[in-house]
Amino acid sequence: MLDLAILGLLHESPMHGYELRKQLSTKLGAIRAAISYGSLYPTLRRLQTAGWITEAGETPAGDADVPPLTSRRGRVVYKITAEGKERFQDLLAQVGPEAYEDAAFGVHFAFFSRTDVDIRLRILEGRRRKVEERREGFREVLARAAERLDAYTLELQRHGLDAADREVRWLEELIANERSGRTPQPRGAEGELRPSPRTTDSVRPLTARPGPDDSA
Amino acid sequence: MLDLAILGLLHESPMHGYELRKQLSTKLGAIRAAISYGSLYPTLRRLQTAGWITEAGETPAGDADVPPLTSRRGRVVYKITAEGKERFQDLLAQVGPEAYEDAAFGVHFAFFSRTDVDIRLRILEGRRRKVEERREGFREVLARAAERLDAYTLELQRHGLDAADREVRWLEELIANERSGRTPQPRGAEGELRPSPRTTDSVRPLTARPGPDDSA
DNA sequence: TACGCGATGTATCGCGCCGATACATCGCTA
DNA sequence: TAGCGATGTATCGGCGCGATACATCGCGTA
Repeated sequence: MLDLAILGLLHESPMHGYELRKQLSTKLGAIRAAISYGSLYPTLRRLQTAGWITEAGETPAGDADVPPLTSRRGRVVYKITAEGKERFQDLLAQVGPEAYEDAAFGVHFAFFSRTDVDIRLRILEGRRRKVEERREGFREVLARAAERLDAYTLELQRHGLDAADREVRWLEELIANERSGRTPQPRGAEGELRPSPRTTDSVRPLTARPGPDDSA
Repeated sequence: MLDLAILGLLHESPMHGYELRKQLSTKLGAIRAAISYGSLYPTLRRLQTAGWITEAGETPAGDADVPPLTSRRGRVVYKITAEGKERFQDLLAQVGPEAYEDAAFGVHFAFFSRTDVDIRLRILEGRRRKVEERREGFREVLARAAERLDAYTLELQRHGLDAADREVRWLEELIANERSGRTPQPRGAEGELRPSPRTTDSVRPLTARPGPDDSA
């Protein structure tokens, strides 16, 4: 699950571990807490051993300046390989039941702009089904076993029911959007992204490069 | 974290592992998925070694509505000890930062009927603060970095913001209830679950959520 | 009668991931 | 010139999950 997230981020641009963690935190902040280094570094090593990523030397040969980060210290910059990109696409398209789990669903969702629309729909529908089941579970408990639970446990069930209900509605909205061919909030052009990595930069794809960055 | 949950359930009545898991699933269903046996049994052994629980021989206590599960097989019924009850109270009152985490907060909340009101307030407020920070994180990302994130990531942030916002309001309601003294009567360890006559039941315990039934 | 089958029930194994911890350097400011 | 917080890499112990393996019981049915 981290594999997918890391490959996805490195697919956008090479990065070192610390930066990876920060980006991961904001990108997946709605889904999971900040990823621990105790997970990150072993995972990076695993990905490297498998050949999905490689270490890229600091200060690349190109004109890539990396202005505010110049410190030729022991920073290890990782870079996705061709096999890594393949692996990423494989993982993206793997729609097993585990892709409907809270965390895994969020990771998949976060990379939806790189996913085909039919896969997106499959995942959204699977997730909806799962949350619906969850919701029915709460309904049943509240209807059937209410009198043998204390007030706080009941309140917890109510809150869970409410959250599940809202998520189902959210998912239904997203599904309807997908079916009608719209992406959630298309601010820019309606450019469709194909999973081919070659020509993506022409259509203002994902992280639009903001240029040399003004200060915060 | 499982320790607290298991001790809490065994505090209510002795149980064997399978039953424990089922009860845990409904009681904490809003918080975490069903607990795995790969966690449950080792934890039970650990609790037993520590002396918090003991094995009790299979003997139906004769409580009226125990479902027909009588099979004189190798079922191991666990029972909380006096030290276990102490330990349970200790864990309940331990309000560290980890008690504000999603899962841990839910477990604490699920046993609020056994917790003192000041502890309850401390936990609710700590949790609120944490979720507020989370919420502000989303706000900042949406305000500051919106243009460099793709539509799906943005949608994830919005959903997260919405969920956090709702939870904050939920917590505020709960806190207000606690402060006004409208706390539900904690029911005993076993047996009676009558609505206590002396508290103001007319207001419906926590967040008044009128169900399909009438009010008595 | 025998068969299968799903629910009940206990238990282990590998491993992903977390939290704590330990270092080291950089840039700022008191 | 010393302290301090951010940046940065890395390991360790342990919790909890998912998969898996058994064994028994009740039940429908071939």
